[in-house]
Amino acid sequence: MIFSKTITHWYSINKRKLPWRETNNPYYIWLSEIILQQTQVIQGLPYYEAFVSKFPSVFDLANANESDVLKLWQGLGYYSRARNLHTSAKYVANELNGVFPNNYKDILKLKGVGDYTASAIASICFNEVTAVVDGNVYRVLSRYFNIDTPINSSKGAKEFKTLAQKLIDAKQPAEFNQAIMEFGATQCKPKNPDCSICPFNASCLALKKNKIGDLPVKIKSAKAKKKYFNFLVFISEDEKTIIQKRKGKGIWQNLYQFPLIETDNELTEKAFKELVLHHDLLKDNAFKMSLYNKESLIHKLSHQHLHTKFWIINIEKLPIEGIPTSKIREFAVPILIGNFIESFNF
DNA sequence: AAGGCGGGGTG
DNA sequence: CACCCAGCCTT
Repeated sequence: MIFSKTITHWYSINKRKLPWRETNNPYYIWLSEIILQQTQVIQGLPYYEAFVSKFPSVFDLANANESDVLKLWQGLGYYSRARNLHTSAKYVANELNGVFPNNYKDILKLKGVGDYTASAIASICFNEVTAVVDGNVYRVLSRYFNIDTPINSSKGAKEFKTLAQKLIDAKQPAEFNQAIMEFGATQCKPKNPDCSICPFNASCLALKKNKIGDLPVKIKSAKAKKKYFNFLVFISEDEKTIIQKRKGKGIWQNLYQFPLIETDNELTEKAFKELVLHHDLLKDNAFKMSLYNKESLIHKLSHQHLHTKFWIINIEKLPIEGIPTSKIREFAVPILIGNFIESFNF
């Protein structure tokens, strides 16, 4: 009880003014929660504004094409969020007549909504007493109670959810949930929090035991793998280029890219030119090829490091159907491609 | 339980 | 360089 009183009081004084805090409309809250998954507020904010502006209702989102949704999501990453968002919008609009589900259990059925997001929406929009556990909550609770169970283990997930559920203020679940997350984001920060001004500095066990820097405990993930990407940037005499939609399971599903040749290691310019002679798009045609970036561009994802080269291929006529280079900005592309397009100035 | 999935920011 | 972010899904 003391914990919830302290944290909600802290929140009443220190909360940031954010657009999704001005509404209880579940469509907007859902939108904000999906955008903010694994994403800092400062990064997600402009995307939230853009989505609200372009898709003011769940019907607008449901009626859009996936390509338009992905285009608006471009640059935010974790694109399955956008695809699932669209799928769920169609479900709410068409199967539920536009009425958003109003309880944890039913909200959880939406694609792309897990325990955290269902709890957030159910509490914020419908006052359901269900505790959120996100990265902030893990940090705050592990420190305050000096718990060293790894947060990314199934044991940790259960343990922290149970604890949060015990602490939540049943009279104001929405305030409590938002308070503990905001507290974790701006006061109980990952690195070098200023505990001298913390309202819990007399009761926090990690502070007492000098373990702030050691908590929360997280099982380390594997190091990123290196990959070697070569993009073929065709330019024909009638100013067209080739882009292709990524299929399959990997990164950037359903986004567009230039034709890609992936190699097992970094090839010399000479070796790559040899290799490319046998490529389907080039083998029967005359062309001139030059390397755009002499040094590989290293695009870092959390699980892959992409060593990337862009090869400019001047050719009289495209070997397959292409698009005018002037239209290329209409397609959703990974930011790696987007940055090239801006730099190359098509 | 473990791994895949983005991009930006901090220390 | 490692680590983090209003996590979720698949295997």
